[in-house]
Amino acid sequence: MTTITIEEAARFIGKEIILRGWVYNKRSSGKIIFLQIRDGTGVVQGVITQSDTPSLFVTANNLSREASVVVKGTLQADNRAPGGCELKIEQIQVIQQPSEPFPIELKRQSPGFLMDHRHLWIRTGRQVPILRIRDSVFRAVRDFFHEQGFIATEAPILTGASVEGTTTLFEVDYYGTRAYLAQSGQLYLEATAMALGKVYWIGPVFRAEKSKTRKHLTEFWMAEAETAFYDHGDNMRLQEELVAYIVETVIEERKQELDYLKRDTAFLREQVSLPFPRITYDQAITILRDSGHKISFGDDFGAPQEATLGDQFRKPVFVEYFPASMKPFYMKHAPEKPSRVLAADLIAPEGYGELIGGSQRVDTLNELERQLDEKKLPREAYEWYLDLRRYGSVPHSGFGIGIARTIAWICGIPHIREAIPFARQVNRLYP
RNA sequence: UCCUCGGUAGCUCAAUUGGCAGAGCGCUCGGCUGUUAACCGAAUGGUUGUAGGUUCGAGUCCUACCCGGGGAGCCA
Repeated sequence: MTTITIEEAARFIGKEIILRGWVYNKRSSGKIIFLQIRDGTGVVQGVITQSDTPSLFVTANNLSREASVVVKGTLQADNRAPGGCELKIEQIQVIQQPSEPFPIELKRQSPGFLMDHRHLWIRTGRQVPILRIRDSVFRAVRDFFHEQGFIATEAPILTGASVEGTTTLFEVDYYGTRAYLAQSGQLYLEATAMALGKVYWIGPVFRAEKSKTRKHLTEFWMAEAETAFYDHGDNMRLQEELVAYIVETVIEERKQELDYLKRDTAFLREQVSLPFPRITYDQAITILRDSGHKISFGDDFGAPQEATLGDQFRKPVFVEYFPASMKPFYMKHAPEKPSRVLAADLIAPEGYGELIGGSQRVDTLNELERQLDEKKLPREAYEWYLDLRRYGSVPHSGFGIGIARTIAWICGIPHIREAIPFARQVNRLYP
């Protein structure tokens, strides 16, 4: 007898099999009981009638939601069952019967309550499909970079200096001196790119911003890439290919999950047809003003502005050539227009915000020193980074993509907290 | 940090002008042989976020604080 997972069930119709999982729900009608069994790969309906197996009927009747069970039975096609297939249960081994009612109900509950019970919430409803899509996104990122000849590497989480200033860093005690949780792996990736050529990493980064929005986490996972000899244009091409690859992979691997989430895959696919539109910061300002936004030159885009840009193009859109004053020190200024940087943000459609921030990096010592001074950053802390410009510096570019935002967009879910197993937010550190 | 809405049973919410604190769901019990968040019946369930104040009387009005939702700013 074969032990199978629920996602394999269709291939075992007519066969006797074993399933290991949890009771997702129980419905009964007199002398017949329907057990919805879940196992992480899906949910299948089991059926038990009193007349066939009286003692089994008693066992099943006593089970409550989330009881862990091993069930043996025969799979049969049945249009009356959700999914068109059900398990005629012949034997149940109860691993554990919950001592208390399962707190997560199948009806609507408030976000605060659900987040307090996140460790249990993830078992239910759309949480499982979302987390399975998350798995595909991570794998797609790794496959893409591997296929493109990139080397996976790592950046430290504990750092002594910040990338973009010190206001948004989590501080930790490091043997009596101050250390910070990394808000980006970028600077270290630049060093690694000078060693290996094309590198990427996927890792957690930390921002101590007090943002309380549907797009922010204080700890989130970012995939960052850094490529030697890539210019700004190469960089954007790499980014759009990555995004398209991720979406195509999810559509291919997680059709069922997207269907569960009622996400229109044709629409998604349309959104990632290449190339993505590119507009300059100046053009974006014009578009936004024409749409009635009050925005001054030099302002960054807020959520409403990003939503407008998303609506305008109905695709991810690159906004490039930002004023240098509003961007960090490591971005290379455009040779033809030094007040602008060779940087681009990729704005997601449907109001999901900025997916990617990327730029060509400063590659000469003089320019880098000047920009550190301009941003009033201490050179000493960046000596090792300056070294990269002293020893065989080359043009290079890189970017970082927020994984959870990408997942939220692909899934079409309203809030980023569901796009990560355990969200860390400004007022949430538990569970 | 700011704006805004909210906090009443385990959950989701009612409660008229300040006048007996209620319903649905869940759990428990009973009924029902094809349920689809099953349904029907019964029972259970309360320090109304905390502290103070006004009042004959406060879930309701006032003050402070705590907690949560949504948003802004900042960001990916």
